Amino acid sequence: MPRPLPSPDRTADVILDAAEALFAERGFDGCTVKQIGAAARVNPALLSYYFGGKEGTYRAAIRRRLQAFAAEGMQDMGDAASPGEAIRRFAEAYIRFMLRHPTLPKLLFREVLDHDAEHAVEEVRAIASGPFQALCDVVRAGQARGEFRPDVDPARAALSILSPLVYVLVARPVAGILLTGRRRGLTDDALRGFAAHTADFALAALAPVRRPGA
Amino acid sequence: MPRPLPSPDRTADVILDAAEALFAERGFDGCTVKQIGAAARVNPALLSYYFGGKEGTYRAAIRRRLQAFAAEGMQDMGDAASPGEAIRRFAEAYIRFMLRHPTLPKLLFREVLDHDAEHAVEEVRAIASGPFQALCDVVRAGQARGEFRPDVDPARAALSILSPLVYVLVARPVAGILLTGRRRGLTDDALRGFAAHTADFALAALAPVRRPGA
DNA sequence: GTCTATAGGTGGATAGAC
DNA sequence: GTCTATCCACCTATAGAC
Repeated sequence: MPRPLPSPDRTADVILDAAEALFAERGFDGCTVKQIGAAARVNPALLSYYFGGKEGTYRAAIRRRLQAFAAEGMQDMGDAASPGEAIRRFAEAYIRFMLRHPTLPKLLFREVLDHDAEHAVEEVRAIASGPFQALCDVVRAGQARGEFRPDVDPARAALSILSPLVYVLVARPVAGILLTGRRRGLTDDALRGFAAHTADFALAALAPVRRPGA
Repeated sequence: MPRPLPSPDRTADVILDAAEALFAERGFDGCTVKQIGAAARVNPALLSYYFGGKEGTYRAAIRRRLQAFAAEGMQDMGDAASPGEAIRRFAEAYIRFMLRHPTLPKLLFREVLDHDAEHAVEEVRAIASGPFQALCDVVRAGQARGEFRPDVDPARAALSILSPLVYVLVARPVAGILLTGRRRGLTDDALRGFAAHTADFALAALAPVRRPGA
């Protein structure tokens, strides 16, 4: 009987789990080490022991999750038959990953709002030069192949794909009101549906202008 | 010589100006009444006197700005010759208003993140049923006229137009990195340029599919 | 590694003088 | 209307027992 406890039996991980959830939901200044300790069912003093304090815990939490994203996040985007297919897969994979790591969107967005992402500049750069760059390259490839119209800046196009996805994840309740008129938040399925729409919308926008005779 | 002081000589307004800026930049929990008082060059105790406390000041600040948006925000969108033209004007007018009221994007977005917009439900509803609804109607009108493809949900299309604009305003430094690769934030002109792209992108996406023979 | 106790500081609000 | 002084609650971090 080696391990009586469930999967994350390491105290540090339990703390990070609780911290991540609270930081994402209330922000760094909006929650206290006591609340984090209580949520983790752990003595609040352990935040100092393991991470050197509240801010160290924050950094550790955000880095852990962002590294997971950089590592496994967008890997199933690679083997697409066409640029169009790759864009569809990107939107799908992005939403899928965020639904599996539901704290990340708010956690990351708050970091951008509160500190211009200074606590995680490396990781944000890794994302910018990783998945986002990959998306730009997909657009460029489509343009080179003649499948996408050439007069659209690839970075702008990529941001036109990414930003709606970020918006619905981060402002989920408001997006729900805007999309459905109802007060209920968006279901996971509605989110996936919107991701599919976003890909379709972008592909239609990128479709080459067909001349009558061509 | 009735008034030696500049335009907003009323103390309450001066307080709201400072509060708005600080709440937008650091969030409700990220700044103190003392900081607000110092920024307004006013005694911090006056926040309680005028607004009943920190939270009352917050509500007053957010309401004041949102009402300005509801009132004057999108008024120059009305007289457009075509739905396409109306969409272009919407994107332009939205960015123009936000550049004139630079605290509003972050202020509003933080309210959504922190409290699901519960402190300003009425105002958010007013925006949802005002400018956003107007944008949906424009898409619908274009579809009725046969100028836009009919198989796109108007609300989704509207959100595909609105969310990139929100994103670049709220995450300006990161959007700058993604769009230019450089560390500098986006200039106002770059912001307006992206708004034009957003309108173009949406219009291309909404263009009816041309059949060879039609 | 985990706990208790506490130090040291700062938060928002208010009573009461002016 | 504005200011000073102050109260109390609560926060983070740490010293030291276990």
